[in-house]
Formats: sequence, C-alpha cells, structure tokens
Amino acid sequence: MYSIGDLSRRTRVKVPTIRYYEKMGLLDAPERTEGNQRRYDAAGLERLSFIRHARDLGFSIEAISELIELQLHPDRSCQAASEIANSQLSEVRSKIKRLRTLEKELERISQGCKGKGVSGDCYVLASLADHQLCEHEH
Amino acid sequence: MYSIGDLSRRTRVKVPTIRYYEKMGLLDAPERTEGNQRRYDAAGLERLSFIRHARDLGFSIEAISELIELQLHPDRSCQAASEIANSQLSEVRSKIKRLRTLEKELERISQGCKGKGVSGDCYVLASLADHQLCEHEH
DNA sequence: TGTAATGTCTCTAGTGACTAGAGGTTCAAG
DNA sequence: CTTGAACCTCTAGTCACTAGAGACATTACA
Repeated sequence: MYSIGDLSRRTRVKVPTIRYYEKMGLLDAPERTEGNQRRYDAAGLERLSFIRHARDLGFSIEAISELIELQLHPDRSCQAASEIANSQLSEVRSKIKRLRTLEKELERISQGCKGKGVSGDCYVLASLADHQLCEHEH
Repeated sequence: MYSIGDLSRRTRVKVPTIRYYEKMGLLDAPERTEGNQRRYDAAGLERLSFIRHARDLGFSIEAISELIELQLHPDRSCQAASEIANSQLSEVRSKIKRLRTLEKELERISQGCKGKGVSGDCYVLASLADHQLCEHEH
C-alpha cells in the first residue's frame, strides 16, 4: 500500500495534483487509514502513471477520462481512442505551425534591434506598433 | 472619437477584452460621455493595435506592459525591449521543440492503432499505460 | 514511551487571459 | 419619441493546476 507521497515520488506527480485528479474523477477514491489518510494499491499507481503519461503528451483531462473509460472496457471498439489520439496529433501539428510563423516573425523583429539604441528608434517597438512591417500574417 | 465598439471592430479585439486591458493597466482609462460610456481617441486606437499585435505574437500582458513603458520614453535605452523579444523568441523555440517531440510520439502511437480493433488490444491505450513503449523522452 | 519532524487532511483562493451572463442604462436612427 | 442596439458594472467560469492556512496523523529516533 502506498501513501499519497509514495505515489507522488513514484510518478513525479505532485501531491495536490493527485488529489485534484481524484476530485476530477480520473482516479478512484482510494482506501483510507483509520486516521483518514489515502492508501493506494498497485492499480492506483498504474492508473496515475497512465494519466501522467497522457498529460505529458498533452491530452486534456476530459480526453483522458474517455481513454480511461475505454481502458475499463477491453471488449469495446477502440475507434474512439484512435480518434482522440488523432485529434491530439492534429492539434499538436497546428500549434507547431502557428509557432513556426511566430518564430520567423520574432526572428526578424529581434534582428532589427540589438538593444544598443534608444527606444524611440527601436525596431522591436516600431514593428509592434505597425503591423505593416510584418512579413507573415499571424 | 471612437466608442468601445468602434475600437473593437477596427482592431478585432472583443469589447470585454478591451475593458480587461484597461483594468490590467495596458490601456489608459479613456474619456467618458455624460452617460458614462468610453470614448477613445487616435492614441487609444494605436495603443490597442500595439497590444493586439504583441498578443498575436504571444507576448504576455506583463511583457506588453514593459514594452509600452519603453514606448512612452523614447529616450531610454531599448535594451529591455530587445531582451523581451529575444526571450519570447526562445520561449517559442522551446515550445516548438517540445511539440515536435510530442508530434513524433503521437504519430507513432497513432499509427499503432487504426481504431478497427477492440480496446483491450489497442496500441494507443497500451502505449499510454506503459511508458516503456515510447521511443522519445517527453 | 515521549517528542519532534515530517506527512497528510480539507478548504479556500490565486494563476493567465480572457469569456459569459445578469441586470441595468445610454445612445443613435427613424 | 420610441425602439433596439450598444454600452455599463459586477460576478463567476474556463483549464490544470498551485499555494497557503490551520489542523490532524504517522514515523523515526532517544
């Protein structure tokens, strides 16, 4: 049996976060000691590892809920799981795309000013003030 | 003189967001009509365009505050502006880096399951349950 | 067995950058 | 002068936590 702190050390999920996941319904409420402290078994540890891993990959709490639901019913079709993963993938891709546009623009702006001058002549400030100076739409 | 709605249409910043920027100190409180409605001048419009542009580039409200402060003192050194832009650029780059790792991992996971099977055999779920199956650290 | 240190409990509130809604007032067009 | 759109303030909600207060439990060591 693991205390909440044991679980935290093993999964590197912070203690308050574990309690938060319980409240959000991702983790089942575990047994308690006589003194009301949480005690987890191996299944609790596995579940938390699953959640941690999914969060690391950027899945939302809601998506993780659905994935857990599927995990609990090994006989159901896994189409939903596949769809959730695919939609997460395309979200990640569109974020990358947007960030790459920002990167280009920021590079350009940043190169225009090395911080040696006075802010009245600063290309960073001028660029922000005037969208016309931008090369890419963002 | 522009009403808040005029400003909103011209900058594509939503009305409540404009009020929010005012509360956060990014926009000066503008004049009011006798009936207590906001009326902006050209300077207000310019300031909001600046903010909008900076937000589009991902600068935080706090960073924008500092940039505005510099803009108001054209005689000061623009080193801070240059630093803010550079730090924003490196933040964007590190986000891209992380997202590209996630993308690879999600691609791999996603290819392992086309949603045709049953969730007990689902590679998506198996991958999330077992970090060992991952190729990249994330 | 005593005590001190560490761990845990619940609860509330704060984060960032908005967004939504309620309930009321003002403005501009016809 | 009326109508309807736009505006006002205020509170609360979003997401995924994080921080802190104040109280109780457990564990390690003397």
